Amino acid sequence: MTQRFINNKMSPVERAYHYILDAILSGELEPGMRVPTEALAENLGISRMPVRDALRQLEGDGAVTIIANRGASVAQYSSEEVVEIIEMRAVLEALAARLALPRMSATEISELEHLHWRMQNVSQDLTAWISAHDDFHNYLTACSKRPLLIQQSQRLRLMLRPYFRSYYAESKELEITGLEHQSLVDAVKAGDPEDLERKVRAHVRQNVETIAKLA
Amino acid sequence: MTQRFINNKMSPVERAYHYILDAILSGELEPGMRVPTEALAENLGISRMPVRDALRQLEGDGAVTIIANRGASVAQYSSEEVVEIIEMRAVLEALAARLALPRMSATEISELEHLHWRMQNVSQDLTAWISAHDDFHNYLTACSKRPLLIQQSQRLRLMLRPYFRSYYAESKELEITGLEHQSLVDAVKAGDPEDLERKVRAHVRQNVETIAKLA
DNA sequence: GCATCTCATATTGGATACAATAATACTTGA
DNA sequence: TCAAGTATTATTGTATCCAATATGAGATGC
Repeated sequence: MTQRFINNKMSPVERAYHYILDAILSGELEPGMRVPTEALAENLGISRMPVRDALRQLEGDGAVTIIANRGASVAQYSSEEVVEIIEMRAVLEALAARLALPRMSATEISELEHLHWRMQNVSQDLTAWISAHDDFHNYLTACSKRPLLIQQSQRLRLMLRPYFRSYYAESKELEITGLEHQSLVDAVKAGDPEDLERKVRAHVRQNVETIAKLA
Repeated sequence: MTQRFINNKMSPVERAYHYILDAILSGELEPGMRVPTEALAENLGISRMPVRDALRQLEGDGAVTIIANRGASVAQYSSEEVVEIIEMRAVLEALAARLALPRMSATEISELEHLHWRMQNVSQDLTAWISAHDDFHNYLTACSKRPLLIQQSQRLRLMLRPYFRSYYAESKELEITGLEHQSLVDAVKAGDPEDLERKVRAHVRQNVETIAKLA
């Protein structure tokens, strides 16, 4: 089992939360799979109570689905719902980018460029690329300095993760999307918020078509 | 204490959830107020466990904030965060409206008109007006038939509720916003999705300025 | 008189135990 | 052999109990 980011001084709820989340993000737990409370509790050496608690939090994040008396399973989204999530991500991250641009410092812009560079640098290693890609979008969104907007975007990206994993795995277009991101960096440097908003929205929304081709 | 929508055959978690939520929506519980687990449990004649569970769900909804070892309190948002939420609502509901328009039936359009009429009809009774106003926006959003989008919008509107209550209470511009909504109905009837999206976004976003004037 | 430290109290977090519900296997009748 | 009903098992939901942490009051020293 892979090493998880679990600290010994974390509280049981936190441990359970990150444990399950990491399992979902890593693809170990796939959409639709059941998440039995007891087994997890035993695995972590804690009682079912904090696990239950963590599951409720993950439900709020859209990562798991809980049905009364039938327990939790990894959230499963239909292709229509995946499209829906992408559309939401598109407008929210586009909004974040628009709000971010006017207050971005030179340092932040060069940091964004660095993240883009790193993304292209690991384009051969799928897992690393996904992570770097996430970092890029996370960073641009984070530059908005709007905590709730950042949180929502992260949630949506988290919901999509299991589906994008298989998508990217079968896609050979990593380089092309690399160019896509370059154009975003350019738009940032150009400094027009409205234009950046449109571009980010279109960029994220583009995934709808590519995913549609797969399904 | 006001009558709540609590059915006797509801499970304890559901009872607790709706009990707390209603208390927040009605304004009985104001932002920042603590929500002591034990007192509520006693009030409802159940144990603290289901209350705890309900609180975690409400945390996911953004209605309460839970801090480790310090319990739950009604979520409190700074004016910056309120603006943030409005901006998110604006883009999401605008998106929903755009997606809804092409698939709206004549029946749905006239239902929307009816809701608008009802809104104007109760413009003297603040509580009723807020409820009717919510119904109007909810309905337009719901016409998108996108479950996740609908859920997110509802969450955001819920987060704003406590702040809009005081806003509307001090505002004398109910009639003006009535005209505002008429223009939305007109845009729906015009049938241009892109235009409707812009109008809905502007309409929701408008609250930013009005709220800013108050603070 | 003020700050700080300690102790008491209230409230939350977690574990165990029991009850209720759902899923499954089995039996019984046709 | 199949269907339906029943019983068994597994899993979840709730309650109670104990531990840990935070809060506030009071005492003690400066």
